[in-house]
Amino acid sequence: MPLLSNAELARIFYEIADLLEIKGELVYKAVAYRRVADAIERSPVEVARAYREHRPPRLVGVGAAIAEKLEELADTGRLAYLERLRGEVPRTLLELLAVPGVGPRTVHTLHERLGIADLDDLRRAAEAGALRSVRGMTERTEQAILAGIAGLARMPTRMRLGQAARLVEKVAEALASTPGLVRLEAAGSFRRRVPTIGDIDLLAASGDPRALADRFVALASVEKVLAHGPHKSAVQLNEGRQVDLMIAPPGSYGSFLVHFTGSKAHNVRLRAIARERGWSLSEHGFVRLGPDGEPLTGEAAETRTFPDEESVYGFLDLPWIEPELREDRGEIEAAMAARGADGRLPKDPGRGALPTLIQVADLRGDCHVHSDWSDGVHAIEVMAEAARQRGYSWIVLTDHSVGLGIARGLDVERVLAQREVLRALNARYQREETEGRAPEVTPRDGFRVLHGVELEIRADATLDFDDALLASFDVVVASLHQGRRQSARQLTERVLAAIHSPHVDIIAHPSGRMLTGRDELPLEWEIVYAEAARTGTLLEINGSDNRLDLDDERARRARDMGCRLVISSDAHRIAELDFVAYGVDMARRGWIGAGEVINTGSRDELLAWVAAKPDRVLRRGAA
DNA sequence: GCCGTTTTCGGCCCGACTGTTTTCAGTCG
Repeated sequence: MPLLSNAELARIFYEIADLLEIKGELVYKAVAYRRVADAIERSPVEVARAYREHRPPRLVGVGAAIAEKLEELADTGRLAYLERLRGEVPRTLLELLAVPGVGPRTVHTLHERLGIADLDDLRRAAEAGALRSVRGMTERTEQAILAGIAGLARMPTRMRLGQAARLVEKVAEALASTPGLVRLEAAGSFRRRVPTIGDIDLLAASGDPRALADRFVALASVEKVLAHGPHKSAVQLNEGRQVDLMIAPPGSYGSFLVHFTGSKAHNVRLRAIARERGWSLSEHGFVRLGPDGEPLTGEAAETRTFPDEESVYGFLDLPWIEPELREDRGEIEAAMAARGADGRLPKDPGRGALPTLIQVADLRGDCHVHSDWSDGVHAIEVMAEAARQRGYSWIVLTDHSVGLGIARGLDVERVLAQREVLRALNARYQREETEGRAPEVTPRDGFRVLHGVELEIRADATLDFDDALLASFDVVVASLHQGRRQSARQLTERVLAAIHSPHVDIIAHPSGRMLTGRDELPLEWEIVYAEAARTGTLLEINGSDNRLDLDDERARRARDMGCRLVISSDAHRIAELDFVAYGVDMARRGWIGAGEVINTGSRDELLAWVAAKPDRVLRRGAA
């Protein structure tokens, strides 16, 4: 019986929650199941395996009833309770929840009253004007539902970070000159740098909210106005994306920003802390609660508002928490560690157990860059010059090896020819540095292009070049593009073959995922991390906004297992050198500091690390 | 369904917007 993954378990509990809600059960029952689904999804342990081995982890929200269900799922992969629910509530009803404006209560009513069981039924009923027979529904409701169903078909998938960034910039620019505007920025999952973004949440502070909201809904790119109020408006742009605009008074901007940055799980924790201390927290700030747990009114009423986030966290005796960490993955506990023995934040508070996160400015080079020698767009000198202008101390040129024919991979002769080009280029850099003609940003140790390769790990687990040639590169980056359909065992063996080579220094985009529709490879991750850590093989956080691989959680786990990481752009053109910023985003979401990433060090440090690999591999036998 | 320096019941995070409800429920984030 194959083991269910945490993601699969979470899906099951989310489905139970939806089914219960449609059934009309107590909403808190559904809430309880969703909370557990959340907890499982973010759990670092394999929940099903742990249950099967009779050492269930402590998960918040799991009581006797749900523990029993987890046991059943772990042992049999099935759940009688879910199957019974599915029998009572047609599964196709769940699809109706995707229609905007249709929630569980509406689905319940439509099913009870009109026998509507799927999207087709709903469309036919709306077209026939049958919905208005239900209390609370009119012809307008029918039109809205039809429009919603039509919209589902051309619903765009989630945005990549890069797409979201362009959209934010566009809207912000169009609103920038609005009278009264004090401040405007993106909050939500975009600010937390989640790999993919559903819709954009903008937060503004303005002296004239009405004017700002009016301007927002009248933007040329707006197709449809979804909501239009003085505090909150929402639009759908013509490319299908939704943008929400919240408008805060400047004096309470801090709590608004916390609230709309989320995550929801993080906010729930903050509100619980506030409540323990006798305050209710919302986007508007803190409201004093009476002994009955209700806000005090009249004379006794008391509120606290803050213009910045630091003060909001400070009021709860917490240091400010970076947006990237706000996922309730331990950041609250880490922040609480900054409190003194009296439970208060000291005068000059430290960061508690919060990590000092890496920043883009910490990077001193890029270990994964292509040129027009393989599938890149720009010439070597052009890529190199762009990198030099960024103030880097090096790039590693990593054109593909011959096995990746589709990318015009280099054979031995072209590798050697390319090396001559680099020799001449580096000689030129050295002359310029000696003569003081190098760009001002050039670091003290100068700028060099190191010779590397993106080495194909072949389908039969052999490497594309022989050891002698591999040994002649400064840095070898190995990756796997072909034979993706093999079993987890085979794929893992191929990655391990690269890790165990004394010449392979970096595993690039280890999971092989593409956010635009290519799933992760099913690797045996714990083994990969352990062997990478033992041999000192670096694991890449690929910053291409379509890859983001390793992602935040894998990077964190790898680091915890002792791996060192490298953040690379995988640039195929000069503009893509900026992709490292998204890689840094993933690292920050993974609680990673500059010291755990090799390309924050000097060129010498990188080369020394690489040179030591054969020893580390050899030590294997001795261990 | 879960949980308890508000523990075995009665809560469960909080508020804006919409539509049609003449006082509020449903949806959404």
